[in-house]
Amino acid sequence: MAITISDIAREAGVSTATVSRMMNQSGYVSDKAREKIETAIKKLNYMPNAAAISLSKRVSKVIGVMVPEISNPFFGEVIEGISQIADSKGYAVMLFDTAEAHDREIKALTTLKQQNLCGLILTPVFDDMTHNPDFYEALIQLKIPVVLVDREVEGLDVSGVFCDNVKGAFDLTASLISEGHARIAVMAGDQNLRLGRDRLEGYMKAMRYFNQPLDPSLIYHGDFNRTNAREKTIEMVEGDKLPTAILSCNNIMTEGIIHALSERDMLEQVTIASYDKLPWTHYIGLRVKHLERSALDMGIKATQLILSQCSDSDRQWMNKRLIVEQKVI
Amino acid sequence: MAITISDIAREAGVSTATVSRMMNQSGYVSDKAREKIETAIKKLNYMPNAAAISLSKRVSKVIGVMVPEISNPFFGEVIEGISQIADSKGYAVMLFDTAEAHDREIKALTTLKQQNLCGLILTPVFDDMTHNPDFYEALIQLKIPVVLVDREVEGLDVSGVFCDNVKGAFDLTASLISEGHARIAVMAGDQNLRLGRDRLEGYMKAMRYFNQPLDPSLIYHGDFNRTNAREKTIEMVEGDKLPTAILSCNNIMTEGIIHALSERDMLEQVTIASYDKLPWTHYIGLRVKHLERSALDMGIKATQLILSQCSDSDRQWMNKRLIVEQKVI
DNA sequence: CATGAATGTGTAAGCGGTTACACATCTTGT
DNA sequence: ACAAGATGTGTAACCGCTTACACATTCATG
Repeated sequence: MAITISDIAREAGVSTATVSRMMNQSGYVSDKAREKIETAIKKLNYMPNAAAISLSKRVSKVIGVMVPEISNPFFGEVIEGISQIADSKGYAVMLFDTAEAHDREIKALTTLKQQNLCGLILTPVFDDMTHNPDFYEALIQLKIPVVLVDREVEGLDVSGVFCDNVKGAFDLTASLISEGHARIAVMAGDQNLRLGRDRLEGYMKAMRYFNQPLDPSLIYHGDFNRTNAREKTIEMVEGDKLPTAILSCNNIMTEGIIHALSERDMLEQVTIASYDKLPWTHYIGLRVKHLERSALDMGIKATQLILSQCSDSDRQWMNKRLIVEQKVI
Repeated sequence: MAITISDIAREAGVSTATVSRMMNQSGYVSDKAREKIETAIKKLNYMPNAAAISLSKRVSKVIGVMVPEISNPFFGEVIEGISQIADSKGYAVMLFDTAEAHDREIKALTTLKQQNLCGLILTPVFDDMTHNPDFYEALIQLKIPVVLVDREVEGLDVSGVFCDNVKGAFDLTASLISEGHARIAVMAGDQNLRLGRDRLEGYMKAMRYFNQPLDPSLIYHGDFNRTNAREKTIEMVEGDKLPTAILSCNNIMTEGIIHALSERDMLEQVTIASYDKLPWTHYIGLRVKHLERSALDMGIKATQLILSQCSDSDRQWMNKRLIVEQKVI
């Protein structure tokens, strides 16, 4: 059916080995042979069969990407970055959406395993290895390069692209304090996740650092969930002491907060600071202080990391923790 | 290294052929053999190698997905739907983001070609075959099942999941008219795309149907682009006659329109009707009339279509045009 | 000018599955 | 009791490519 390497070999009057060597730039190939093969490839429009290559080399030029939620614009952007780089290097991207469900995550891993992927870019559902041991055991068993994005996993010695969550939350809080806010509440994220804890810690650290009273009643748990954040915000505004500002630990919760405040017509009375941007707030001139970082860039960096590890046949790479820039805007 | 079918055969005391037959439920396998093989598989935790299967069967359980913009939430949702179904049926998803660039599209196709994908879910950059003939020729050459999503391609005889764009725009416009709007402007999309033309047609059809004056100066071309839509809206409000309502032909442009109106503090004075929802408007209580359809559902349906075609070895399927429901909200 | 290294190429054995074919053993119906 | 089909299994070729190995040239060097 399709054109194979033998067709090219026949057409060029050489052996398949020579064609293969030329395709892989391995071994010696004379200029004469090279030229004849190139002509044959052009003429027959030859495309190597990825499955055959994968089978004999035992790696493919496909990178796996596993994210907990594609519909979250943050991950959309990450994937865009991944896709850009992967494309340009001739790698394909195999996507797994785990929908924040760890059972889907482990299932995806088995599918993934059968595909001889050269590497995996991963944002896990749980960043705690003891919380999802089967998954992490299987992951390690895979023995392929892994690069984490956004969620760091303690004890898993792989590369990753993260941001400094403590610092980010600290900066946001500090920025609020510097504006003279007296009561700053925090809508904390899922405390099972490291970044959830870190961001809360950043808040507390800033409060302490600037000698602000640390009132436990100012800490709300939105669990990175929009509806949840909305409900907690309603509690907040119905309480006796309204905060003058709220630090929201991610963009999704910020939407919930805005929703709640808008309903009560209190948007003007409370300043919002959000981890991660919410582009639409800009369109309606709603000023939301936020921490900006480039998800696109995180995707790009993650892909560069994984590709450098994939091409390092000796598996001698250094695991790198890349920390991306972020700034309060 | 990894466990192969021969290991299982040895462990179970049968031949590889029997193991293979059992894995594929093809041919006869006795209960005794079946049982022994199952035990061996469990014991050794065998996972078939996808590349080997793909090589010998010449198809893989991987479906390709090619979208023009992952960061567009519409496609995020489509992909979520695709991923759900694919996952549950044991198919993997290979993603290609063409970034609305037809050169990336054609490049993706060659990558895709080498992967023996069993099918392709596609939203092309150009829906006009004469506009991008190389791409379409290569696509047809692939001879794999294709399902279009959202953008119909005239002359390409494949299945697809679409919506009735004329009707959608008609209904939105009709809804505005029924509210008594006297001057209804339209922010039209890219007229090179069928759905861009169709939506504009729907607008005009409604205007005519309800005997509204069809003023050409009420037609603006935003080309499905946010910035563009914003600029055109500014022109619009700076003109002498302000429309009382605007029909926006997609959600991205709606954001541009809202941006422009908000800047001028004119959000209250103009009613907006948008093709596709904008979830965030709800959070701030901004009433935007919109046409709702389920991108998730479109993804699900597309995947079901493609999978039914993939498993139909005779290639005897009927091409189906599925039209999804949509309603004005 | 002999000789070892560098260069260039082909043969054939895998990689891990599938499957046509041959061959055996049971069931049936008559 | 026997032919014919149903059932069950193994052998080995093949899918398209890589690569170890053997073998042939050519080149540089003392």
